[in-house]
Amino acid sequence: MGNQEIRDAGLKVTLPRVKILNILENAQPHHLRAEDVFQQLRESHDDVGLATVYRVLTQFVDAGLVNRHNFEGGHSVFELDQGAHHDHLVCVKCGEVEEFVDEVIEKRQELIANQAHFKMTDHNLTIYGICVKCHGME
Amino acid sequence: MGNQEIRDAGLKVTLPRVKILNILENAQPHHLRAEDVFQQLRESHDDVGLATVYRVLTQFVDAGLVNRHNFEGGHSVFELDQGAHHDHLVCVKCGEVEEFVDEVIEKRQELIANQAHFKMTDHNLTIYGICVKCHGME
DNA sequence: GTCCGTGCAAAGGATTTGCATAATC
DNA sequence: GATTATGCAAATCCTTTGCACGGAC
Repeated sequence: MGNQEIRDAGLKVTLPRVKILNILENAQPHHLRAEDVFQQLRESHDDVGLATVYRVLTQFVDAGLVNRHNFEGGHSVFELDQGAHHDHLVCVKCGEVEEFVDEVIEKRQELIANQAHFKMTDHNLTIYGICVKCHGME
Repeated sequence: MGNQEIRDAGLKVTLPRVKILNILENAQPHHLRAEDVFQQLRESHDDVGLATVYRVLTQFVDAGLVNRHNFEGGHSVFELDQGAHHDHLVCVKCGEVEEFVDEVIEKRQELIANQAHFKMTDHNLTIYGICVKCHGME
């Protein structure tokens, strides 16, 4: 279970933390807003305050369990850190998010960071577009 | 002058719009927060309300004159659209932004969008890191 | 029992909006 | 002169914080 991951992060194993980690692990799509997590908790009658959702998500991010992204739209989205880095395709119509990995781009990014004498800490490639489903609906 | 660009956008040529466009054209670095624009206006004694700054920037974005980015940090930055697409290197320490273009990555992105059957509308690559200046200060 | 975690409500920052006034065309 | 812009203040959205209570270890 994920309980060990919580403990390893130096956090007490509490109901809200376990539930939230669970939601993130089973999330389909992987990317959720704090509000989404909050709603899912509510639906399963595990009432957790929105403030706690934010606090726990932030703690998970600090612990490296979760990643936080700021796509367009004025809100953050959170996803479980699956180890492997990946980038995103976001549909500007329906908000659907797909993931992809491209080694060529990964390598290239390192090269660019080095040339600019930046010590790269993170990178984020997002392609915005219209997905197949929304395509016909124009 | 840029007055024609404003007119072409279907907007009346007003002092706030001219001043703001001017600030963006001469901005060094290119990327400014709404608050930065607001301050620069204040410094040149052209007092414009912050609400107007936001309104004008949004209108410029809609008109394609300006691009808006949401890097980490909970606020948007605006930059003049210089025609040529480019990506960003952002220093996580001092917030400095550098620009770059990489054809290999550009091509690769198109390929990926096509494979996923996304009609690409935009894309955004941001590399976060620590710049040379902040490097020694660790 | 101590310390950390939670809920609630209030605070906070960035951005938007409503409305009366003032400017452009 | 009609229409579109602006300024100000209030409103809104997302997120964080303060504080008293409750739960984990």
